[in-house]
Amino acid sequence: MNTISSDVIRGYNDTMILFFLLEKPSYGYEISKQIKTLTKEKYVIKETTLYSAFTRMEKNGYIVSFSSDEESGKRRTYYRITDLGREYYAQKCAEWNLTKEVIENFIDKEVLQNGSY
Amino acid sequence: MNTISSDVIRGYNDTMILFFLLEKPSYGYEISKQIKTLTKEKYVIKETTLYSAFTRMEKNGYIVSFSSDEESGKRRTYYRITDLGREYYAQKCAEWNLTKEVIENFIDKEVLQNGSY
DNA sequence: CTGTCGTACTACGTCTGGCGTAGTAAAAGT
DNA sequence: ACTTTTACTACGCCAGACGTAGTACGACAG
Repeated sequence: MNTISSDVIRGYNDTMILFFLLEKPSYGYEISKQIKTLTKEKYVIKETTLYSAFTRMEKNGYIVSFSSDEESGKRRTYYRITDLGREYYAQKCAEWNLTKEVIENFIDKEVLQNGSY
Repeated sequence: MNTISSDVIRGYNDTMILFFLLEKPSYGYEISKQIKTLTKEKYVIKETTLYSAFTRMEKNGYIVSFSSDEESGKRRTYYRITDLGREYYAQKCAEWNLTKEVIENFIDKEVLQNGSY
C-alpha cells in the first residue's frame, strides 16, 4: 500500500542528494543510507537512479567528483556541491513550495480522512 | 522565475483532471480552463499533455468517453469518471500525503525564508 | 462575405528520468 | 572458506510530458 511511485519523486531525487552534500562531501552508498534513515524507510532510492543522478549533476555543474585516498576500506568517488549546485537546490526548494500549493488544490481532504478505498 | 517544471507535476496531471470529473463529466477545453482558474494561472496544462492523459486514463479504465449531442456549438468528446477512477483518485491523494512528508525532509526552510538566490 | 480569433481536437516524434537486469570487485564479517 | 556488505559501471527499456504541426467548425468584426 504505502509505496511511493517514482513519478512523484521524479525531479526530487537530485534535491535529496544535494541536501546532504550541502553539509559535507559524500558518496553514493552513504547518501543512499542517509535517505533511507531520514525518511524512516518510507523512501529508498534505487542504486541506478542514484548513480545516474551523480553523473547528470556533475555534467550540469552542480557537483564535482574527487577520488578518496582511503587508508582502509574501499576506494570511493566523493562528490562536493558547487555554488551552482547550491543555487539549483534553493531554486528547487522554492519550486517545491509552489508545486505543493498547486497540487493541494486538487486533493480532496475528505477522502483522506476516512481512508475509504 | 515562477514556472513549475513538468517533472514535478508529472503523475499528478491525471489527478487534477479526475478532480473535476468527480463532480460532473467534462471535456478537454473546459478542464484546461478550470485548471488555469483554480491555480490562479500558476499552472497551465499543455494541450498534448491533457489529451494524452485522456486516452491513457480511458485505456486504464479510469474514465469513459461519450460524444455530446450539442444542439449548437462544436461537437465535443466528454469524459465521465468510473468507480475505478474514483479509487485511483483516492489512492493518489493518499500517496500525495506520503510524498509530501518524504520530500519535506529535504527542503531547507531557511533558504526559503530569505529567498537568497 | 472574408478574415481572424476562439474552440476542440489528432498525429507524430523526441527527450528525460527512473529503473530493471546484470556484472564486477574489494573489504569485512562469521 | 564463504557470505554479506560495500561501491560501483554498463546497457537498455519505458512512460509521461511536451514541441511542432495540422485540421476544422463556429462566432464575430469590419
